[in-house]
Amino acid sequence: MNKTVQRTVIFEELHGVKIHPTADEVYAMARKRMPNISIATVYRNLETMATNGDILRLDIAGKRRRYDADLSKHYHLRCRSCGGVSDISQAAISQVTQKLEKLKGVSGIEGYSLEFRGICEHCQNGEVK
Amino acid sequence: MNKTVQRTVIFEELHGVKIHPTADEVYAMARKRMPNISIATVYRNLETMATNGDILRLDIAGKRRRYDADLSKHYHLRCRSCGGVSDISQAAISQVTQKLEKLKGVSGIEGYSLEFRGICEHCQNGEVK
DNA sequence: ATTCTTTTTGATAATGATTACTATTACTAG
DNA sequence: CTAGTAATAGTAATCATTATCAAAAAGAAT
Repeated sequence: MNKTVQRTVIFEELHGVKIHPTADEVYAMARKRMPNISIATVYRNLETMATNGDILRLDIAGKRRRYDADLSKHYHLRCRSCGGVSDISQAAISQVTQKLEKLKGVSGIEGYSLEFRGICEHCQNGEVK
Repeated sequence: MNKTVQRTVIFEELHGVKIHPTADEVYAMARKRMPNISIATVYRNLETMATNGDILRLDIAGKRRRYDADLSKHYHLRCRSCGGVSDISQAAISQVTQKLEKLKGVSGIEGYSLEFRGICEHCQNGEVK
């Protein structure tokens, strides 16, 4: 993994924002400092960094993949209006998860999705789908 | 909303499975009964049915959209191996959400994502992104 | 049932996001 | 400095989904 100007720019730009940008948004930010960086370079490096554990690839609903420079465990709020993703504090989440039923009453919160990842019985038994 | 053979087939096939298929998978199932149904018809009808509230459009991580004929409130497990999505009972979820920290110990569960939807402060203040 | 109007279909083109490819350029050992 | 490897820009290809549109099917009215 060589050090290149492009990689540094991408990494720094991702660290510079509190939102969780898509590759496209990182591309737009990087372009300001490096006008002819390629969109392919941005996609490629975000994926590599995520695989190396240097940044987080947010596996979240929506058709555009998002990345996060904050590696600590935290949760997200997706805005119905702008489509952006922002953080929810761990403290807030704890309260909320203890009373999921009352969620709808929380200001601004309209819904949530909870998805678990693992191996289903089917696959555990070695059956071919 | 007229009644057509295609619509009936799509609806019935979706009801016939416990998995939560993608449009592609519904297409494959429908084809067995109606060899020259168009993939566009499947996409179109799944979307229409979801909008009408006849089926659920699962807004879930992953690049392929999934649909569910079970309208009751429930949660999902995505399999790392086959990529499929299966159900998790409400009872199980209740226990789990009460002790999220112990999650990793549960057999087969390797991770989860929790996403809230609503309007962020930014948009609530009418700021343009 | 026949005609008229509207909806739906099948086939395919278009789109948007992401990934693959490739010739060229930049790093890094030695 | 030079050979060898890795990374880049530019662009083509792919994948999932959506849009388009002429032809076929449904429903309504006669």
